[in-house]
Amino acid sequence: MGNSANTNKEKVLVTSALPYANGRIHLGHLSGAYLPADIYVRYKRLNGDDIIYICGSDEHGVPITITADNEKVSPKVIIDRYHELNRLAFEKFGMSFDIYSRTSLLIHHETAREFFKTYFDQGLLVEKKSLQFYDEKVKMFLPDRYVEGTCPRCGNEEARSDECEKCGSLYEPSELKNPKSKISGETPVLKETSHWYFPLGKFQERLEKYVSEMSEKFGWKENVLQYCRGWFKEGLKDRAYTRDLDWGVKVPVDEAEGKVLYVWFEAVLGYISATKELSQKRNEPELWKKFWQMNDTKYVAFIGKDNIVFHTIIFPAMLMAWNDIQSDKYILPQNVPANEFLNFEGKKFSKSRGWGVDVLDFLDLFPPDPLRYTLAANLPENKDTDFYWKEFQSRNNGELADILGNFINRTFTFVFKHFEGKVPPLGKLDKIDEDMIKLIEEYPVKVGELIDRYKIKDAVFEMMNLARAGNKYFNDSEPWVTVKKDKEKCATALNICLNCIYTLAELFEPVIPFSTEKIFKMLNSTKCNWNTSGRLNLKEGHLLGQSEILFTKIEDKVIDEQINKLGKPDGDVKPVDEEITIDDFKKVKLRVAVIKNAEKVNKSEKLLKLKIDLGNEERQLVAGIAKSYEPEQLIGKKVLVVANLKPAKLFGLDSQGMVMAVDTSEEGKVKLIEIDNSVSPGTLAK
RNA sequence: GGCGAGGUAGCUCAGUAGGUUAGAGCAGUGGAAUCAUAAUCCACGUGUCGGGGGUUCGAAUCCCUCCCUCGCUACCA
Repeated sequence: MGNSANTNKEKVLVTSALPYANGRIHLGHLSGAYLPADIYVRYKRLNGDDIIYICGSDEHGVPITITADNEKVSPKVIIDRYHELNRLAFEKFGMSFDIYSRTSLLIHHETAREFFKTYFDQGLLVEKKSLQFYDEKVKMFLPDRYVEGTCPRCGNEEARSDECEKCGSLYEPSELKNPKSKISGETPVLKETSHWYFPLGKFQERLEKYVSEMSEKFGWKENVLQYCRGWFKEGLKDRAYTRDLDWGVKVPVDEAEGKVLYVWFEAVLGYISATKELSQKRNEPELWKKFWQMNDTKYVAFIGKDNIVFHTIIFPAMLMAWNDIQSDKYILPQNVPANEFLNFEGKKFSKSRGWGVDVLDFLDLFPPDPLRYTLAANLPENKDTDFYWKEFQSRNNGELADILGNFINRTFTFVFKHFEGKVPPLGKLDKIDEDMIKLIEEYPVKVGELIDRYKIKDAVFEMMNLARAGNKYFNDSEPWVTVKKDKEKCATALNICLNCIYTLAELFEPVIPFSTEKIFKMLNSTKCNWNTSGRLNLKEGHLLGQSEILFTKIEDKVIDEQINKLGKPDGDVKPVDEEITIDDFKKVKLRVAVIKNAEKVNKSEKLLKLKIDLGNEERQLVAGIAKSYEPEQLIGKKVLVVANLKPAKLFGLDSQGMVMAVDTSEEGKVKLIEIDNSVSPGTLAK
């Protein structure tokens, strides 16, 4: 019954996905990989386990260089900015990382190169030479999906550089006709390059065994297994380990000038290098090995669902490959409790659409604990869930303030009024008292088991249930009656209530640490080992501290204000638009057209086939507006059309031009630019 | 169109080794109480468990089929 101290301590290594230093983190990130991990870690610490919690910024890869180019600064500026912002956001939110490192540090580059070199020297990596398109304007090799042209087999004009998805044929980039860079629009040139590939396929059998064994032993989540099965079913293929790019970890081979390690084969190693950094900081050189290279370590990797393949397949494969060759062997993740996604008021987070809220902005408005509690009570453990402002308000007001806060407040007020702020003596116990004492004692066990099984949502629900039980016990004991008739009985009830609060403080510490710290202070006490927290630890006569209101209510108008802000992109996301000259603009011929006819394009979700009248000619045009308009409502509308756009084929249909439309706050939906009825078709816009 | 997930009370959801009257929180209605941040506690649900078909003595839970929603993906010139 949880009355023995923790005798078999676990050695636990916990990591949370490294956030990408190319933007601010928002509430969805917290729900996916950070808050559940923090709750788990804080619980484990209270439980007396030997645990470290590792995280840091992922600072390489193409998107960061693109942001840097757009702002005309170096990538270093970008990563420094977001590393610092996200570190601060985590700190304010109460994340208890043992270290928040970053992959731009030398120790990480060295670690990543060491892995590559090990594979390379053993001949594990497969070198493949190929001709790749190179964009001379932006001076970079173009990934396949950034090039398009005409398929040499079927004539499809939107083929990628190495395959055509229309006819399914594969070919060499040199065969592609009329290649265009999707980045600059220029015609790229072919340049020979070579890359090393990691032979994932060789590891498939062992990976499948690894996943099924771990899952069987440690109960992996169903959603994680589903993703793995999908990848295994498709068959694992060789994956390029290097990229032609100058931002990242340089490939440690002479002939690899201008190449870096592909960020996904390098970022996951950030967990290891961050632990090495922690080792240095603590001046315990063996610390990282104790966690990473001794097989009594339980390694748990918290991530969001988009990251599953990297943590259940690629990272384990890399570690296996290392272990095959080296004498110091790494342990593999024992569990990867990936969460699904948190949406925001019914739709997914989108910074550009102003949908959602980032962590720093949120914490400027509200304290961290109500957010931690609301997110924790609604984690996307089994499926996507939503953050609703109204729910946030109701969890804060109805649960934290009314149930938990008020229970604590009514107890303290009573004890100060009638017992001089000291823990009253425990007298003769009636059945109701014995039942309550027993109930309190059961909670740490029950909640602990749930957290151990990563059922954090359920654990949080149980925590609040103890507060509910506290209120019920208070009501049923009627101390406001017994204080006059039977002071001993009254004292007993308050003693038990105070001890219930002590247990609540311990149970809630992983979820709302800022508030529980206050509760411990009010109790003039400190946290204890988890397993002893359900007992009657506060003794008769113990002097209590100053009491305070823990959670203030949030007014409707504060919440309404936030709801009203939704869908309005905030001012600080200004895309930096490239300047053009008036002559550039004059190349574009925008003309007014009347829509004569509109019909759906077969088998397409977004496309409509339009017949338009440009005054002196009729044209067919294919537009991606099917999600926004029904064909019937379009007929007769006067719209603006790019008249001199090079014709294209879409779904086999000719499209001569493009209708102008603007984005809306609703994803995938647009609004046509409509022209006043008095303007005649064919009129040029300027 | 391809792949994946999901459709259970007004709302948010739990519930699969198939089995007595299908659950919780919130909201709503009624009541008790007054120590407390007008906070608490108790009582109250005629829900086609998305539709249809099937397997079974018995299905929300297994199979088939259809409908709808969401995500990724293709198409958005």
